Amino acid sequence: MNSEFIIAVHSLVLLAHRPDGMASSEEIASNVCTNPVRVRKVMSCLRKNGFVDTREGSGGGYRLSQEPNEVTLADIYRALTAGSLAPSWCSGNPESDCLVGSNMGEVMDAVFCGADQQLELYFESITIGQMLSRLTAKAKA
Amino acid sequence: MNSEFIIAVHSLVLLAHRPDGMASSEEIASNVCTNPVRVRKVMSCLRKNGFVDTREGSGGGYRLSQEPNEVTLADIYRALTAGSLAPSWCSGNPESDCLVGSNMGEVMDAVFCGADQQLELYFESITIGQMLSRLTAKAKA
DNA sequence: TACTACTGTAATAATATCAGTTACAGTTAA
DNA sequence: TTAACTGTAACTGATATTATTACAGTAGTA
Repeated sequence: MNSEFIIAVHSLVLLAHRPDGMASSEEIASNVCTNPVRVRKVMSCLRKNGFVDTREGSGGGYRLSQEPNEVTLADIYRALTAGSLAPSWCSGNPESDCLVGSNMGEVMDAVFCGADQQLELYFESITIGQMLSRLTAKAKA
Repeated sequence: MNSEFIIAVHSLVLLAHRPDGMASSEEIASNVCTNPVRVRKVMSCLRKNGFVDTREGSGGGYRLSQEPNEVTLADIYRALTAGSLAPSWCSGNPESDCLVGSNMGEVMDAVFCGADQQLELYFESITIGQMLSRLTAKAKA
């Protein structure tokens, strides 16, 4: 799993938590514990997918452009991590004259594709708003 | 996802496909397209978990010790890959005085733990025997 | 017994991936 | 015009992954 997914989710939750709904890459980076450039790269992608609005220039930053309860982790997953389950490493060799060796690559791909869908289904059930609720619940405990 | 999982599945399917149910690390490695040492390491783990029997010495190798239709990918996943979904990278910082930054690590862990279970559930539905069926189906097509 | 063909495992090297940093152009508010 | 931002590219360093080498232990067989 890509850690950019984590950064994206964390960033959106942080924006949802802010009273004014805004934060700069530096503020986000310090909260997430990474560097601003990495945050900007992720946010840039989120902007292209319509999850946030960007304001460049002084006093700028990022702002949620959707309701926290309408954005699911699956949306984020699809936007920047989908298909990452299967390792780049590939088993077997299509040229092989063995039934197993020659077809395992494709069959394994199909297995991972299914796994990815399963994962997406799970992420579908969690929204940014819920993440925020879980955080406050945790903080109270 | 760990590529050892792929090697393990591929190896077991290959064993299931062999008429005599046996193969050496070198034979498996050539079929999988990797090197024998890697295969031996994975198989060693599968042996410790009761999936295969080993015979050392001349003429030795590996043999399935369970019915192909009774071994699921989830069994293999649990044995050598479970919990690999969450990236080692961790978001936030427990020392932070922000609600979000201080608790995100834990909440995210819980999310990934759930994702892992979901994945396991999916793998539960696929057996080594089914993998072999898929391969033969693919070969016919 | 000696030889050959295996497994088991550690250590190392080569390579690929990931994360952090620096640099700088473009944008906007004051 | 300056200061505070985003957007990107390029580079560096760290970490993880895969392959290789080496060798001890085991078992079948001549």
